Amino acid sequence: MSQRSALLKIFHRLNECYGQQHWWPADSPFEVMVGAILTQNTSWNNVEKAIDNLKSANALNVQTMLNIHEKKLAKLIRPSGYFNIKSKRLKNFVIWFDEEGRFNSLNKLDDNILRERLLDVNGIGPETADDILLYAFDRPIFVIDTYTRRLLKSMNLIDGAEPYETLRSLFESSLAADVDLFKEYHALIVRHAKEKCTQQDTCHHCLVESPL
DNA sequence: ACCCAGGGTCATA
DNA sequence: TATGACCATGGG
Repeated sequence: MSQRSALLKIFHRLNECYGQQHWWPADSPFEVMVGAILTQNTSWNNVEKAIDNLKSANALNVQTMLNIHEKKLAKLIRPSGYFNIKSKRLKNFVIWFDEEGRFNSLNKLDDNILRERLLDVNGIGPETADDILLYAFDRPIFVIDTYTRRLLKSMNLIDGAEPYETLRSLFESSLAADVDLFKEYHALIVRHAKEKCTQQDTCHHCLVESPL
């Protein structure tokens, strides 16, 4: 079976099993961007606590995050772990975001240019950039995370050591450049990794480890 | 007491 | 380019 049809079948099975995922869990594009940085190598449960702290302090907006002291910001995001380095990364990002003219100006850039600009920000690597591109800027960029790599590996679709860009182009060349599809697919992969199918053995759809 | 979690940077060879 | 050290909390 071609990789293309395998990726399509995996999506349909996950979708039938779990349904719509309503991703990214956030109230605004800016919250998506902040969450994308905070969740680096960190469970979402901890990120939620940090975001709650930011909201309670009325700090989840560009202007406040520009003005707030790095030390104070670190204190607010403490539950998300790596709080000192993430405080710097948030500051780096927000300063860049503001200088570039925020959403309206950045949104005029082509997908690949915007991606390169994001990657130039210290603290933003490929996955964080792609989270932001897909879920905050609605660009058809596929997000690769450890769950995605693990899933493809478990189904023998990849060797496992492929570079990030190789896996991204695998998805992007196999699927239509559909933002909603990309959003849903990545969300389903995460859902599948974190939660066993509620339908247990009666569900044959989500058993993606079984032959396609 | 351990292990891991929706990564990324930097120093070193 | 490739590997290792480092960042740090909270839940299982």
